[in-house]
Amino acid sequence: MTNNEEKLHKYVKLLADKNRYKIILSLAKGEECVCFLSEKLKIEQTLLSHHLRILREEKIIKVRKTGTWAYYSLDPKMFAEMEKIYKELLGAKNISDKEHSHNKACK
Amino acid sequence: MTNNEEKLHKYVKLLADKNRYKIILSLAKGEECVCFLSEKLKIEQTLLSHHLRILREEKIIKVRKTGTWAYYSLDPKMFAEMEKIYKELLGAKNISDKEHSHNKACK
DNA sequence: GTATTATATGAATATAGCTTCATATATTAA
DNA sequence: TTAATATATGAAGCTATATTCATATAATAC
Repeated sequence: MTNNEEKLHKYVKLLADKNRYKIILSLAKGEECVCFLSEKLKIEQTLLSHHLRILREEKIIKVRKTGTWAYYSLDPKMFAEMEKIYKELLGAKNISDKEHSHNKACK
Repeated sequence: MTNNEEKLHKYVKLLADKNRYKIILSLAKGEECVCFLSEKLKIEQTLLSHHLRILREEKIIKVRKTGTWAYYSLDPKMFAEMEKIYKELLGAKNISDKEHSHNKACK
């Protein structure tokens, strides 16, 4: 696998969890406070916190703190990278049109 | 979650497994025979077969059989769908530029 | 018919990682 | 200082699902 393929897979794995997927979808609409996210997505505070940490450590989201509140938002760098990588995977032109023959014998 | 969001998540979950991810990347280059895939990706036949079934049942790949051989390839319908859905998620314009205030009190 | 090869599948096992629980930290208010 | 609130985190438990094992099917060759 190429580096890009590995990176994309890292993102894919992060999004595979339903709660993290919902978190990302929600943050895609804008920055949100943890307590509000928890209420909106119906995810227990402690569980949400675990998932936010995972996403934060992978640099997919970032946090801004004021007082006891924490405001999370998507890290914009992520988009440039995903866009680039997405093209490598799906942008491969005419994938479905290729014709292939069985040119390697099995045994 | 919207229908599209649910569908995209289904794909994401399927790609989260490393072996399935490699299978898809490989088939993206063209149709391939099971025995060749198994050798190339270093996945045991029986395990590969399980994953191929999962992808097949989700209509992400399709199979063409001649004799005892089975040739798998990506199902072109998948692309139209993923492309459409991808735009819904990441195509949302200027996501990272939005500014949001903490307009809902926590308690 | 039997043997061989390619692939598929059900059931059992293993394991990654999600979730919960208990608790810690850190800020603000009184 | 103590109390209350928001968030974070380590460890234990649990669950989903990936993997393995044994076996089945189906086509071809002999």
